[in-house]
Amino acid sequence: MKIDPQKPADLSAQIAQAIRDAIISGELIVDERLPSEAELSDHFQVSRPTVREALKRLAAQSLIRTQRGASGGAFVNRISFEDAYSQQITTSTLLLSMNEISFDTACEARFALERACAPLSAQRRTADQLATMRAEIFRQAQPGLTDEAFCSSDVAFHRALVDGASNPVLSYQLAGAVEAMQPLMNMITFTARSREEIIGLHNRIADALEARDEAKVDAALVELENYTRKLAQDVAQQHRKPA
Amino acid sequence: MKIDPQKPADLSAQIAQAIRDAIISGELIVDERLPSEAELSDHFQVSRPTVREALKRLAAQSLIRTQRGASGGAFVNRISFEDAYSQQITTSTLLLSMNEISFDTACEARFALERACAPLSAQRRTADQLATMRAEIFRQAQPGLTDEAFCSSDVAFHRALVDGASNPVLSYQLAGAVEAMQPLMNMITFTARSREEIIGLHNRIADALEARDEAKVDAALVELENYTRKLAQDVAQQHRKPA
DNA sequence: AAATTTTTATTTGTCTGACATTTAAAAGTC
DNA sequence: GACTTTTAAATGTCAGACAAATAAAAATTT
Repeated sequence: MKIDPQKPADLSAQIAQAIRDAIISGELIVDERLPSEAELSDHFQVSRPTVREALKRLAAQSLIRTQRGASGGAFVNRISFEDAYSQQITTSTLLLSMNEISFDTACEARFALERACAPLSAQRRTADQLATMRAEIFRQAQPGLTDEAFCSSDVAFHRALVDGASNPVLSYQLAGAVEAMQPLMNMITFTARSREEIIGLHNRIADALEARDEAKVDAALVELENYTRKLAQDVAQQHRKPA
Repeated sequence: MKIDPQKPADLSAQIAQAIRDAIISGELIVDERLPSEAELSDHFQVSRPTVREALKRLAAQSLIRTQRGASGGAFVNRISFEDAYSQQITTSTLLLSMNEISFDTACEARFALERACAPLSAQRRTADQLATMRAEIFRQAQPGLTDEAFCSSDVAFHRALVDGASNPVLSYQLAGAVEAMQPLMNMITFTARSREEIIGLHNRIADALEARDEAKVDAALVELENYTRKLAQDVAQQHRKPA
């Protein structure tokens, strides 16, 4: 790694990219220690603060971790699924909130991906995951629940469904799609009637998963998608003519 | 925003988190200018380098952009799909390469998600997207092609399929799944026979999309998934007994 | 008066040098 | 040999300075 033309833009961004490339290409491997900040600043012929800015950029992406003290330093970090989850959720949430994505578009994407998990989940879901889903359904039926808590439980229910596929890569990819929808869902006021409807569909999904019936899971998800979109449409219409 | 107990960890990480929270919560809105570095360091009672490290962390996540000069500063950035794509691809690629994900697991996730796009793509694909796919198939049939170039064209083909769904959220979510597979696929040596087989399946997919036949697209994707996994198995076996 | 040029002030980008804090290893002590 | 103390290396933080870019204000010219 480690060349650096001083022509175009921020040195710290260039240095971060050089190190990033070295990590992606495998030139630097997991848990390998990077040179110290002093050595890096010497190597790139820049000051230590500039090197530090570069390292902080990489730390923000979980590409490195740092440790203080003797034999400390910056180490190439093994990106955990947890790290990747939270990054993806942050990015997805902001992407949706900042780009005027229609509710329908987001909803379509979310359910399309979730339906992709459903057959696998029907085959592989554990008793534990099923119990989680039942517990969330129970919570959703509590009378005093706020809309936010209802949505939050909804997310937990659907995550359990996704995790049922027992494929961590799928769970990771879906994390963004499922969680990023929550702020949009939070804008919907759920009437007692609509909650009842949703809980009914959740129960159908759980029942179908218990029976390991792929087709029924899919059918219930399709109905849930349609119902969700209808609810959002109603909200949009009420906003248009409030009186 | 902007409280900051000096008890636990890195100040720059804490400050970055405080500003990040303000952006996510909507306290800071798109294109809004943050206080200058001098003002921030005054506000948080830290030095300017520390503030700068925090800002670089946010810049690495595309949450802010900076501009030099009078009336410059740091501005809340509207995260573009392009930004989100490249971040997701980087994270997904490293996640897969660093965590001993089996080829089967990654492959299953990728095709499950891709099959989720297929019905939408069959309905909505444009002539242009179909032409892109045909062009990539043509490239794949060129005799002198390296394995890397073949895989790269394969990615382009599948991205066109995904983009055919005309749902930017889906395209974004799938970017990671499709692109992150490439390094794994690059490890497979494609014989003339296997390329022929894959190209045949690609043609079947393109034909089915042209006919807007959802079922046939799905069937071809399933076959492609099975064939891909079989190829990977063969490679793994050859590695085990090389003589 | 309008257009152009020059100046100025603000802000980020970078550098230097220093001190604080943490931490593992080396040295010393019991 | 086990424990304590010292030491050295590394990151974390600070202060102050200058460079470079840039937009607005001021001055000049047309």
